[in-house]
Amino acid sequence: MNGRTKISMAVIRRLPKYHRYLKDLLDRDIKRISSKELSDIIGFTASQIRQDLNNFGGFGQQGYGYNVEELYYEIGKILGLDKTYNTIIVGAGNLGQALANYTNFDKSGFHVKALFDINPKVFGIKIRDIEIKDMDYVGPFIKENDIDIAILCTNKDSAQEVAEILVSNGIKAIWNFAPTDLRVPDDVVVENVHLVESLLTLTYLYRSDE
Amino acid sequence: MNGRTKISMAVIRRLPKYHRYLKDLLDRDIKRISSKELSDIIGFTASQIRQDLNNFGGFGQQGYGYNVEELYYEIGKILGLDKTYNTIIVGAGNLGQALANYTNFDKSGFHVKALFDINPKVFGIKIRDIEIKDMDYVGPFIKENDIDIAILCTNKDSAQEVAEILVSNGIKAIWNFAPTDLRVPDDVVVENVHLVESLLTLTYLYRSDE
DNA sequence: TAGATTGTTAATCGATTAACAATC
DNA sequence: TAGATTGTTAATCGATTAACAATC
Repeated sequence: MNGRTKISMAVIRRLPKYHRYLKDLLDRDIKRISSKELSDIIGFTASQIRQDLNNFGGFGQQGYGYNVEELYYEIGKILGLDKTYNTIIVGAGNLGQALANYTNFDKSGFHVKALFDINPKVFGIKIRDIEIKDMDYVGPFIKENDIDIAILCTNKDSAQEVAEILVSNGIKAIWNFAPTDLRVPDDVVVENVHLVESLLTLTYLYRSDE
Repeated sequence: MNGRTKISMAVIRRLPKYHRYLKDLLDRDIKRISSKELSDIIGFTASQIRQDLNNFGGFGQQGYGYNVEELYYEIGKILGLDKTYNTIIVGAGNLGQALANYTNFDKSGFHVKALFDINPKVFGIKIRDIEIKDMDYVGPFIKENDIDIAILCTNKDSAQEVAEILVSNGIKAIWNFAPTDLRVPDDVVVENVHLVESLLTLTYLYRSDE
């Protein structure tokens, strides 16, 4: 819980998009931007932008707008990008391995320390220096390596059981790619990437467009 | 546009979740379910469930509830699962290859017909029988193979350009994994999977929980 | 100072929940 | 028939948009 009033999920989910667009502006050497100008490129209303940002404090200046660099940095901080995160990937199948290979996350401060699996055949295999280890030893590894986030890439059937093992070993944040909804204690946060749901949304829109 | 009144995105995004839970019920041989019982397992209110389903017609029966098999089938139909889809993956990097390997989609009727890339070194490589081809020939391939959906897995910088090539070759549905918002004509539907945004949502929740 | 644009309150809109008559 | 539960209307809640005073 942060000290201020509760921020709605609608706002929270817009924050990364602000962050991404501000990075673009920064790369294009734009120093300041008004809510109106930002509205034109990001597609939210100027009013919504001001409301959103004001949930976190007065980043703007009347008559001037927002300082791009400052706002980018502040939103990054709100999103937790002022620190780095140690992560493990649990489930070293195609998706798990692909995510291990995805160096983009590394750049943002997310370090994959190991992959874990239950299949002895893959133990010891390395994905760009990241070793696949035996799930039996995940507990000590989490503690010794200060793991913040577990990236869950198992199949649907083992996801809940694996999540419980992770939680019992102190994991408080799970990025869940398994197509199921996890039951976890209140102090554990879960963010789902439900690919099938996303794909079915696409087909719905595609079909109803015809 | 479908003939009925416009369905809100909030409802549409819940449909795949109904579909998933109904599949579970079906696998557990449960024949019927009331909105109250479904509420207990899916987490939406019974009222919302009835409202949602009634957007598409009266699938239930007073005093009885809903027939699980029928409802599962009907929602599948609404989501477009009564037909199969030919897809291509554009961008044969880690993510593109992982998705090509992901046989789950195949089972639901999504067939990956080819991968495309611009790097000649990977032309001809096969991911479980699916060949990586030269992006230069994507146009004829789309037409000859009746491709419905393009899965966009390029990097951020080429995503817009590639999307335009796809659209000019008749693609009307793009599942976008590139971390950018595509500009496409009105008759083209895009569904984004913005992994970084999802991860930053997780870190926000994780940090504000401490 | 005048102009621009924020921060913030008020109004509107849309989505969720509650209630209950209809009906199986 | 009585009980259960839907379909649907009305009430509430929350999120978005509009408006404008504050102020840089």
